[in-house]
Amino acid sequence: MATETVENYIKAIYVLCRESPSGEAGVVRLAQEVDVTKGTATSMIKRLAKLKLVKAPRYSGITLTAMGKKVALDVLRRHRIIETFLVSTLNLDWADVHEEAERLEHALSPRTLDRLDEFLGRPSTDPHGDPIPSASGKVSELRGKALSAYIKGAKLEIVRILDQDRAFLKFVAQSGLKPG
Amino acid sequence: MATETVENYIKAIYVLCRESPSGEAGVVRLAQEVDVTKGTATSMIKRLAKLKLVKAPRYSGITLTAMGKKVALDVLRRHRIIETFLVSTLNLDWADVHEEAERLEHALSPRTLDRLDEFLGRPSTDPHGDPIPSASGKVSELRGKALSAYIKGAKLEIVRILDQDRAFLKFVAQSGLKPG
DNA sequence: CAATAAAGTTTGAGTCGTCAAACTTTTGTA
DNA sequence: TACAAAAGTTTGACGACTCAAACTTTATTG
Repeated sequence: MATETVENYIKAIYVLCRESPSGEAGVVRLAQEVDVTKGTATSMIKRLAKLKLVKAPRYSGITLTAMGKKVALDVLRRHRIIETFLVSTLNLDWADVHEEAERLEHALSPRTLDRLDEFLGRPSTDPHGDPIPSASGKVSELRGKALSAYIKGAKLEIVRILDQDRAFLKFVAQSGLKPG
Repeated sequence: MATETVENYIKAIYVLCRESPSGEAGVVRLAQEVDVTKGTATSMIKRLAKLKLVKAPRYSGITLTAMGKKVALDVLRRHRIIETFLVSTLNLDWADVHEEAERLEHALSPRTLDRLDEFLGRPSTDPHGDPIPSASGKVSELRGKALSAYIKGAKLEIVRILDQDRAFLKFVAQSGLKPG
């Protein structure tokens, strides 16, 4: 089983690859994301490559292997189910929940995760509107477009909120905006 | 904050001190409990002593300091609240829950713990009948005596089950025995 | 009470994850 | 195109945690 640190790197790489137009992650951004120096990130990438979780040609972009993607979706599934639980069952603040899930996601056995999922009624998205990958590793395609793609005055439904920054989420929550 | 490993040692020492008539823990038993070699345990004890969490005179018994006890009760509180949740809300098997809580107990913020406690209705004991320490660090005194103290045929109520061994718990559960 | 078993300690080494700082390659642009 | 800035890599070191194996102290018991 991948260590907690490894899981965090993989998850970050997954997210960065989604965000980037090239579909590849870079060392500097990755280092930011997991909060280490770029040297540390580089050496970790080497370990991940040895574990066959990423492809990373020297001085070039990082991509996940099939195995890496599997790990990423697994972590993401755990993360999003936990967030859902924290918000909908424990009534924790929608904006605070990310960091908490960040820690809990590494401590949940498959059995417990499934029970939790069942308890929550097998939700398909988390409180931010992000899709929850299925146990078999499938993610439903993303609906919606960026807010900036719309003109002022247009009527629309919020589907998801990408930015995970606490201050921003706090602002959004206080404005009474949420998915749905 | 104490690291996860440190918390585990402290918890184990607490439990061993309870069990032992002398009120002190030994290196060999401790090493067994946290599943390391005795050399490793010894060097960890030194670190704990430096952190002022334990008192451990050379070649003699280990005891917790006031600070150490505080840490132990805190971990135990988290552990037992989680166990309660896993059994009473997620309907996980009473016997399987210990290991799961073992991992989760280190990943729960005070805020989330309190919400969970509230959600559960502020229980006073966990599924094994062990008392849950209060947030301020108090444990209610233990009721009951060892089963072996009774004669055959006596009528009695099970209050708690000390042995945490999976196989034993499984046996007990299958016999239809539980606290209450 | 002497021998030996058990408990406890020390030493030397290894892995994981990290940093700072020097270094190399790539990229953007004057 | 040349060169500075940005991106990426390497090196040497460290702290936390671990092991195996040699060693010392304490306890047991014949």
